[in-house]
Amino acid sequence: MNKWSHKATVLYMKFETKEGITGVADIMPVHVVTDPGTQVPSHLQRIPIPQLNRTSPTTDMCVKGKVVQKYPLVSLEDDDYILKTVVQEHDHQQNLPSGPTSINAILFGALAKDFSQNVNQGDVLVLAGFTVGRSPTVHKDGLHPCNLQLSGKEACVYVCRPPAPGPSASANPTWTTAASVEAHKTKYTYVALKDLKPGMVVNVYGVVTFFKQPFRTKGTDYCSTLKITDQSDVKLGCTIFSDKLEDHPQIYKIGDIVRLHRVKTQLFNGTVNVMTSLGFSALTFDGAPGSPVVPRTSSKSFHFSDEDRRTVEGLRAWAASRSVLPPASCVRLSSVQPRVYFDLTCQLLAKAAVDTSCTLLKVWDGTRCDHPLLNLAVDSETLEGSTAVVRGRDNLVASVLVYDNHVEVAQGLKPGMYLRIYNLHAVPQSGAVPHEAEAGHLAFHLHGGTAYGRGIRVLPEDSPDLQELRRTLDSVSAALENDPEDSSLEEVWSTPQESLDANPQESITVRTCDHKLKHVTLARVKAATPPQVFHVRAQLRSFQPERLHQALKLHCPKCRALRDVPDEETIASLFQEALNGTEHCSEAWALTGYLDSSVPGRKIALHLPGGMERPGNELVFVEGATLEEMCRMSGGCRNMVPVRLSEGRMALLDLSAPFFFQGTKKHYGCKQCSQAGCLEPDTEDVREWDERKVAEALGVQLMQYVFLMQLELEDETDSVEALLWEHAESFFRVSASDAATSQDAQDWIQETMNKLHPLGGSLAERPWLDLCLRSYAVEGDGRHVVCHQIFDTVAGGAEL
DNA sequence: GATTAGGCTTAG
Repeated sequence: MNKWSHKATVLYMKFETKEGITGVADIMPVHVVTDPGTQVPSHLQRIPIPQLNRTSPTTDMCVKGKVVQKYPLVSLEDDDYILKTVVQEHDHQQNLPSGPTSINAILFGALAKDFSQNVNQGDVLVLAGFTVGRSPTVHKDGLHPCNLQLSGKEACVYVCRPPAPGPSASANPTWTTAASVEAHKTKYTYVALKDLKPGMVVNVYGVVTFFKQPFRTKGTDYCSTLKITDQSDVKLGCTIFSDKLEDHPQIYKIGDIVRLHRVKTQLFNGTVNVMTSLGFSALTFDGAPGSPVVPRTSSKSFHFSDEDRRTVEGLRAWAASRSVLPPASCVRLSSVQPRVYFDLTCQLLAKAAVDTSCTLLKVWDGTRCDHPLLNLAVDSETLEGSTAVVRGRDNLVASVLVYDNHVEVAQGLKPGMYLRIYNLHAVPQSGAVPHEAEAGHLAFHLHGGTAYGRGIRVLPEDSPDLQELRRTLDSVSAALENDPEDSSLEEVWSTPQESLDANPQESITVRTCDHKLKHVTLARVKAATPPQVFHVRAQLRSFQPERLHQALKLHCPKCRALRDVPDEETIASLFQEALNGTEHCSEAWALTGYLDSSVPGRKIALHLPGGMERPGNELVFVEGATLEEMCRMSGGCRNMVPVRLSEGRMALLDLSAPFFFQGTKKHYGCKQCSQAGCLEPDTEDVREWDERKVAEALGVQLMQYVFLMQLELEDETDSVEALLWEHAESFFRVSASDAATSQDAQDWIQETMNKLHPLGGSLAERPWLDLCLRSYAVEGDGRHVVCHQIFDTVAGGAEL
């Protein structure tokens, strides 16, 4: 039972306290030991933390664990102290009983003070002479239902600190100071979010999926709330407390990447989240793949390595490919619709306190709002800054009313600053007298509270998030300066007025094109001669196919053939058909081995091109397997080509079946454009196989996964059938090949369609879509047919 | 003794 029974001798170490006083440990309750095997009393029996309960015997018992959390020393009266720490079961060599592995330990008196000075987070301890009490915080921290209480002269803590290796190890290995332990902690490790358990203090990386700017709490600190995710596909809530705003992560938008050091995990509502702990620090990075990896931090010194750079780039690529991030809701003034909530990146021109709970900000982003903007007049006495730059032009300056908790932030703003205002509400002025003329004019409200991330962030002038805004403002300011009457400015601001006012609905899609076109009615679209480009605002009456998996097709880029993705049953029967006879291929270019199949007597042949001389070559030709066997094998060995024997030679299966299995991905070839016949692949120079290289080596024309849907659009004038085809992937922000294998991607598309076309919703409840349409003519039955296709449009406005 | 908040629209 006792793991440390080698020697009964207890060696008491000299140690140095932080004050530099050298003392002798045998009169102090915290003992620093280098070898617990010889230096911890052998009569102590170790009890695993999960096994502890209120009735556990404590005499001659001990607990061994790692300090995962150390709280500050609390001074009481009369030189008395108290200190809390969290200890996690450490290095147990037997199977642990189930139960919480982390426990609170409360230390009293001199032991608390001594512990505070001599024990660091990460140290491994042996605790003895404790009593077991009920933990009053079990529901809050999710740790062990008991706690350990250490007081009086029985209580004792051994700190196990093996001498540090290497040249910087202490010259006197019998004692170790806190400083020399720290010196060896230069390498940080990061825990995957799925591996977090309550009671740990960890470092994590993640992509931000939700955030609130720091806001004042009822306590002494500001609080930031964020949600992050990583490749392990877990979402983690993070709560950052700090009274210093600069210590909070500087998050500008969803998709930013954060690195958090020293956060502690805890259980809340049955899930793990993290919170700042002692020594917390944060770095933030832009989330765009390819942008410079420059951390945003106020810290003067921080650890940042090539590995960190790779981690950031990995998270960027992962987030971009997965389209798992909720869409950003950044909107320019020119495309703000009444009643939407949106994020505005802008420059502050002027501000004025309205009353104690409201401040007015005058901002612009260089674009002109489609809808008339309310121009809230302010006494020039109270107005700080000026809106003169717009020279009387209408609808360039937005009035933003900032309420309640945001007033404090607004007070610190100076005209000229660049801001991002989150969850701004576009509120049409009601039509009541005496301002009848301004009915419908938009004012922007930043409501009180922090729901949906409401808040204001000052963006640094050199921020990449500002480049576009600054370019626009520069060109508009210059144009206004030179010729305030220049009508070409209309082009810059765009002036689509026609149908908008008649139809002031918010939009659930966003156009990404650069056209400065007015919106037109669907009746106009139908009457126009192709080819043309239109901007329309319409509702979705219906769409085809309703079963969304049927919207996924295979497309040959060469002959433009389009076919359905075969279902599992069809593929399985093609594999079944290929299981003919017991004879197997034998090709000079491949080494052949055999596996037993699920059916006695049937063998699966594995043909390895280049044989054993090419151990790095991962392309395997598989013969005699069912679809199920194939899928099982390709899960482990990534690159597999199913083959069969045909006229004595190795050949591909019917190209209705996938010709290449890459993990869970299946790749198809075009029947029309691929070379049939026996296989003699040239595998010589290929080190890494992908679907293109395999297709090339096998003479197969690769087919692409694509989306094809037909949407029936309608407005008050007409209806038009429009295809989602060439720009369908960017419309959904999901690649078709991802949709072929990822349930998440499929769910995302389903959700998107549900939002565009709510089930059972009446026409009035259906959202409006702002779309860029192209018309074109195609030959059909010897005559021209006009088609419409949706281009440059992304689903997911501020509402999605 | 270990604070705060713990996203999920104001209602101006």
